[in-house]
Amino acid sequence: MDSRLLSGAVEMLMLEVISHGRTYGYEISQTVDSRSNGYFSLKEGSLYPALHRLEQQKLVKSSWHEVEGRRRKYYELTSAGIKALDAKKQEWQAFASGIQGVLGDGQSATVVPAV
Amino acid sequence: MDSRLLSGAVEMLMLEVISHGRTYGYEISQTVDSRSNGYFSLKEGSLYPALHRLEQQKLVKSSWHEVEGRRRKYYELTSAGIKALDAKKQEWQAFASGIQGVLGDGQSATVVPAV
DNA sequence: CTCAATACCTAATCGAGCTAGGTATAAAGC
DNA sequence: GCTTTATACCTAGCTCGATTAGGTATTGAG
Repeated sequence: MDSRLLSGAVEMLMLEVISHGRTYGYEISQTVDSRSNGYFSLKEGSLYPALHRLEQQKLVKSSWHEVEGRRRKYYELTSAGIKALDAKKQEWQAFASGIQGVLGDGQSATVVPAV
Repeated sequence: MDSRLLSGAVEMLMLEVISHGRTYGYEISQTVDSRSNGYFSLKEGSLYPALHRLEQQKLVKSSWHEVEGRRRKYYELTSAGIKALDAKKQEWQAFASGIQGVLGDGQSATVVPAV
């Protein structure tokens, strides 16, 4: 799929997944992948920098934990993160219906008659 | 609005507008603007380079015309452009339902992949 | 002992939207 | 006449973020 489309929604998706409970980068990418039936794939080069941006914006906070011999950086939403997720979801709805509005009354593509 | 969201859909929107009939850059931006109730605004710095990309990909073709003392570069879809628009619309539908799937109930999304 | 999966990270590249300029004509206001 | 606004096109440079393609380290399976 066109990564350009996804790029506007990556942070919303990540916040959404984190909102379901404390989780970590690798699991987030697996979750997004499986919940979209493999349609979305968050590459590591997008995922980790995005997590760092979210943390810098104080929308998430992190803590290292050792589980089953693996060090993981767990993330959870801050209260600002909860609000931001809500705002992003609303923005997404507005955006999606805006697109439908432009696509909407248009039928399928047709050939343009000559001038 | 977040231009990042829009960035994946710019070319689809432009192709869609052009599919309604021969038109030109300035009018395309006005149309997108008005059809989305001002929600989307295609800046000139995005619009014109995008038109040139579409033309280079042979999805549109252009011709200069003088109308009411104004020179305009009119665009229309090629047959490849018609197909591309159709594909982009399907991809958009798949993408949007994929997002809904992740946002929605947390169950797997039913995504119809674009051909 | 090697390979795959798990789990994190980042430097370099690249694509595309935005800013902020430019040119030019027509119409409306003063 | 002169200026401003709208129309109509263009592009160089900036910036942001996704991808590519590497790196480190541990665990478990073959």
